[in-house]
Amino acid sequence: MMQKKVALNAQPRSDSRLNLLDAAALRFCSRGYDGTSMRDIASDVVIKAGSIYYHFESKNELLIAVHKEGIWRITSLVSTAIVTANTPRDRLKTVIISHLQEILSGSDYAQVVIRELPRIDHPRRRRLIDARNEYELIFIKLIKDLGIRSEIKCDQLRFLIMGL
Amino acid sequence: MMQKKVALNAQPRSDSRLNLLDAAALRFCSRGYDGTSMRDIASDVVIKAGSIYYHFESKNELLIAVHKEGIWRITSLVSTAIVTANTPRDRLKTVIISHLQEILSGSDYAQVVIRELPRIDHPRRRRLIDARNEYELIFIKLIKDLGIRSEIKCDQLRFLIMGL
DNA sequence: TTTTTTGCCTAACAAACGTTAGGTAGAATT
DNA sequence: AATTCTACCTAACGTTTGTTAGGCAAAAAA
Repeated sequence: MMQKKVALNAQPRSDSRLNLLDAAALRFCSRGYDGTSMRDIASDVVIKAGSIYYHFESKNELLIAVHKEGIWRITSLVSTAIVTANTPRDRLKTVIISHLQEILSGSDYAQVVIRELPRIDHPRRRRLIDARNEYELIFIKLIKDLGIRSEIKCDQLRFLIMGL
Repeated sequence: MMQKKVALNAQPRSDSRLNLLDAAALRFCSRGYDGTSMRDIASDVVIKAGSIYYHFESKNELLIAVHKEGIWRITSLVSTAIVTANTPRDRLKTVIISHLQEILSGSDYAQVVIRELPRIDHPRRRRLIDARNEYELIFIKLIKDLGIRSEIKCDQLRFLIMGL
């Protein structure tokens, strides 16, 4: 029950988990985490609130899943953009552009990632910080490839990019 | 009861209404409107939740009061800054500076004004839009004094300033 | 065909929520 | 001295909240 015995052929028989994620992202984005009830999300995908717990073990875990999905999306977007450029400089440029595009596009997932961090309870927060750090690693590497000597300037540049 | 028979010498015998406003602003700012309970705010000023209703008739009205106070603060701040400059250009400059200073200072009131608008229920929202429009009037006048011919550019300039 | 698993439902739970009615000690007013 | 007003309290109300236990039909696996 709940825990999937994931073999190599693991495939969800329905896409309702993803629908739930979408609905949650939309609601968290427009009404906020605290302003959204499980019954709200459930009714959006036309199920009852209790049924959500078949897919996610708590409301907080649902928020975390949305957050993870958000980071995964921007990561894969940036990762595919990175191969279209050749020089280190162009790579950083295209990556920054696609990074900003996703954030400013108004994607529900991206908005949740940006704005709902404090609503996640402390114990579980670490995992998300880790996911974010992994994303930042892409930028760290790209900046290093730029060949700037000063280490301080590298950090400043990264903070500048992220700070948007 | 509740409604004060305000004569000309109206003076609150205690400052607990303002303390409530401060506490509410702080909590709304850090935890959000929906993430804050009346009991939270009450315990901050060391009273019981029910007692809040002596000063404010609902939670939503409390948010509105915080919002109004926020607009009043930035208005008076900008209004006192306006007289220190002489030319229209300098006036606009100093006003923009003090406007940004208040917003970026991280004042709880300013943050609430910016971020918690959607949490106010529609009927009462109009009043706040009015208060905001009155504040914007300051900028409209200042921009007009600048003597720019194109009306479109004036609006663009105002939107740019506000959009920070 | 029998058994197991999937994906949902119903119905309830305790806790937390905004809000109200009624009371009360002390200060201010008359 | 008697009255009124202020600024709170207690104790509850009805609702909404996140969450759980148990059940059940249809699909998949055996």
